[in-house]
Amino acid sequence: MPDGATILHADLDAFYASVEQLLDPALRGRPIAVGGSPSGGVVLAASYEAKAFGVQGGMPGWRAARLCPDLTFVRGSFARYQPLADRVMDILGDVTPLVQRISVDEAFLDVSGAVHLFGPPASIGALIRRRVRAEVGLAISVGAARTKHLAKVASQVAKPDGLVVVEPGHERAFLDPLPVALMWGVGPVTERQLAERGIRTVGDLAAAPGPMLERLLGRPGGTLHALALDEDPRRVATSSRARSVGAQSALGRRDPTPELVRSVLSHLAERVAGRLRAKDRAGRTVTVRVRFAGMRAVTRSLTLAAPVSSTLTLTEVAERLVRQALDDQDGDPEITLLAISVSNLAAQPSIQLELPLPPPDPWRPGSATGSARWALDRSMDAARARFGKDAVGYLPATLGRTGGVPDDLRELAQRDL
DNA sequence: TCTGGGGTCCTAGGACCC
DNA sequence: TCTGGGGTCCTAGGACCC
Repeated sequence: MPDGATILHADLDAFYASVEQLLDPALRGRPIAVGGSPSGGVVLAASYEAKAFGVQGGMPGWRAARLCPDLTFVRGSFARYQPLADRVMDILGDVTPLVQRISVDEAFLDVSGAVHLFGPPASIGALIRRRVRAEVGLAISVGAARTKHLAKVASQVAKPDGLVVVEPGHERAFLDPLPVALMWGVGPVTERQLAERGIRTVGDLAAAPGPMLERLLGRPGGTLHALALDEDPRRVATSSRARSVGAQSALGRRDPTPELVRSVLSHLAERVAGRLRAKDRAGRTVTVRVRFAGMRAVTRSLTLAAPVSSTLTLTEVAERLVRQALDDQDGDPEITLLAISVSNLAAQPSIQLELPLPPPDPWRPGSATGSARWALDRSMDAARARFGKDAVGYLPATLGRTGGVPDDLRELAQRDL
């Protein structure tokens, strides 16, 4: 364990909303929401002026509008976000190569090797904040502590636009009064379960008996207890490879006709399989998710004998799983979302060995199989790379492109494979 | 008038193997 | 004829994070 507060967590404040205010001065100082509208959709990010009214990311637009009548809804300039965030990460990289980016707008740094160059962690945090403000124009909050968990909590406490250093020896005084919900891994459900047992602060959690927490929450309870006791062994590590790749599409309320299901799944499969092929990867387990009106959702999955990265094969497997999920329902419920995810990932050999599906197998007459599909996918990938994403596509996928979320936004949330 | 899209990890039961 | 114990994989569901 490092002996100084040499783990930093740097987190851009209300990132999407701050970028909009940076790009359009008329929005500065005003409550704004990126995404959503007073009639529907969800708010992706809220400015601090909007947060003061209780508006939060993930909230339905109509609720946000009710909480804050003066709220301005702006369409996101999604293509601008990634490059700006990348410039911030470059600034972090100037301090140390030990940067672990955990999302588009936040990262951990291990600065133990940088203190002799830049001074103590507090000075490094101040330097980062100054440079990001001057060179990118955005506010970034920084927490510094001996562990990752504490550094992350400190950056949340520092917001907005602040710096909090938890000096070694002062951890308990810092942690004990904080609400448990500030801890990494405590969401609404866990918060409620803990509250029912009178556990409201991190200090309460640290004082609680470990075995009771494990009975209540399983192994995560043990982990949580350790974090409350400030035992966090995790190191700053440059990011690992993705374990799954997926795509989803919200549909409104729709009747799940075979045509609709086929067309949406083609679109999703093309995105997922295309990303896999672009990285020479493939996966054996295909999982679909179907959400019904009322937010109830089911998943169905199948592990194949060989990994897939072919759009057509993925579409067919997904279609069969969705059919199965729909057949398991009573009546004919409307669906509101379809999703495909591929896991059990492996490197894809240069020649794809794709085994036929287990029976019963709905191969349609004349459909290409195995290496023919592989060649078809590769040539379509090449055409898209040259002429644009919509240049070519499988018929149902091209027909199925009805509005939806901009690709720029999808890419923001993606992990590198 | 229920609410996006991308992920991670954990649990529990059953199948199967040694 | 019934019986031990451990390990791995698969499937479905759920909590959580940004």
